[in-house]
Amino acid sequence: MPELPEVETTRRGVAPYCRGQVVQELVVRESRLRWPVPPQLGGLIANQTIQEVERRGKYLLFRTAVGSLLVHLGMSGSLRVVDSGQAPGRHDHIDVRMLSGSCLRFHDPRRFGCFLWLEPGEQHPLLSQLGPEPLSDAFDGDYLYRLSRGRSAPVKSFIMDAKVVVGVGNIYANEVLFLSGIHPRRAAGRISRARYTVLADNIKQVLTSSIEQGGTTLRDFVGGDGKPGYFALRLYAYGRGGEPCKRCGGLLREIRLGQRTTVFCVTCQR
DNA sequence: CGCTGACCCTGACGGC
DNA sequence: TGCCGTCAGGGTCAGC
Repeated sequence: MPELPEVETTRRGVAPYCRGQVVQELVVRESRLRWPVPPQLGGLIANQTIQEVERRGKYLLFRTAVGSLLVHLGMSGSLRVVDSGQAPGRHDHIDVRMLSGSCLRFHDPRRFGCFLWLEPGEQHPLLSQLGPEPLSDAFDGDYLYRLSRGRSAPVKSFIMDAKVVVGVGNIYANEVLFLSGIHPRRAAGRISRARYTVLADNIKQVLTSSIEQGGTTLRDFVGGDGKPGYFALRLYAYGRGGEPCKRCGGLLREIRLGQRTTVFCVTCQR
């Protein structure tokens, strides 16, 4: 489920139940995630106080004095807060039980997510390669323009590359390219600075409004099913292959780009 | 170095 | 009803 707004919404939803709380124990029912959950993880985090819940790209960091729990939700993962007494269901792989009686429960049918440990000051290879946050000042049209020179990969693959910028997943890549009038297969290196400025602005705008809308569904993370669901994002392209373009009425085309379904309007996107 | 495709895994869904 | 292929919002990695 997670695109960046979902991850940020998750962070905001669980943080009040984690911040300042002491971890009683980690219960790992299934350790076979994207990478095996380190056997020593429980011992490392037990009795530690979670000082803060941070986000870097689509990674969540639960910071303690002796290191950080690094969590990724993969494709199907979710975190929610439940009472420690509540029985786990299918695919509820990990519990972070707090002394307070609250429990952070990790659910992930496809097991593409991960639970790892980060020593203080350690530069984890998963994080050190990441590009700028899309909502930061470091990310703008000039940045995209400069980085893309000489690149022949499709612009959609380019903006979905976490080394370029974090947090632009398949849904938002489709939407943002539609809004910007850019053909998803256009070579990244052959797009003007002006068009990259439009694209970067659209990325910021769409992600920002999705995060804002996520805030209104926060209660779903606590005690509920842990699914934020789709935000009330008005979809122009994603999932609309074969349907009429909301701008010109022509039929949207669907192709596959880097194993990802890609939808666009041949008329409005060049 | 940049790019492409295989792969990780389960579940839902459509066609037969 | 079952079986089969395809697809799903993540990312890494090998090989060219």
